[in-house]
Amino acid sequence: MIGADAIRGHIDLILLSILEDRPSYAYELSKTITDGSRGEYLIKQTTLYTAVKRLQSQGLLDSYEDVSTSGKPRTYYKLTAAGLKQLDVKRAEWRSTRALVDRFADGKDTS
Amino acid sequence: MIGADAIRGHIDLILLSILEDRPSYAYELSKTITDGSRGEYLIKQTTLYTAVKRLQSQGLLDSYEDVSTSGKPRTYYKLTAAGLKQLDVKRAEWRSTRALVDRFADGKDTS
DNA sequence: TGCCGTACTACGCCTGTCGTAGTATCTTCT
DNA sequence: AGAAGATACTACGACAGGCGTAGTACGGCA
Repeated sequence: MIGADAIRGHIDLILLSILEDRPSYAYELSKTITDGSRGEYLIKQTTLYTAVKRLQSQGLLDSYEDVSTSGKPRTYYKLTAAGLKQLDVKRAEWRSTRALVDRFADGKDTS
Repeated sequence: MIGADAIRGHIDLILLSILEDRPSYAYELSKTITDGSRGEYLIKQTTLYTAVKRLQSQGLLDSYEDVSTSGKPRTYYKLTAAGLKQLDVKRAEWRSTRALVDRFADGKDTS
């Protein structure tokens, strides 16, 4: 099971990555993540909505309403140019973090 | 550069891993981490002292004073049996987290 | 009519990291 | 002897992100 602290700071990367492929909406995003984690991580609605709004407020995401489907109109989110750029930054940071943790977690020396 | 949020939740794993090899004290631990990160992550003293105390209060670390060295006596920390067990748990969680983030960050499908 | 799934919002708690700052001891250099 | 620097540690509060809990609202379907 993946805890909140373990995933913290990487959710933005996950969201940005998913949205790189295609626009999506909050509910679908949560399902995508839950499905993709094979039951090891269940993202909370609050966490997700907070995250997308944060990303949007940072100019990394654009949103638009989809009125074509029946039911309540969905708010779709898509990457902005800045979001794409930030995705690169986040990916680089992830690689660094992964390398650092791996270096110690494996019990290897730093030499 | 590795930010606080990126490393959050993995510091325990790093500390436990280092202490698996041999006992150490806070100041040395911070240097070990800083050196091992190749300048990409500088752990703050407060963060470190808070972390070791938390781990100790959870029974994962034991501490003892070293009076043999000159200077202020150092508080050494060593893994307990519970700490070793927790290290396994943390390692497993790290592998899960890494797999999850990689799965999305690489833009790969979940199939 | 009532339940289920979808879509979203509000409020406040908790934890962990960090910023800042201070204390104290010992070594080394001059 | 005095000062600087490395070592060793503590205290206090700020802040952000994830989470728990709860509630609203709409459509479809039986």
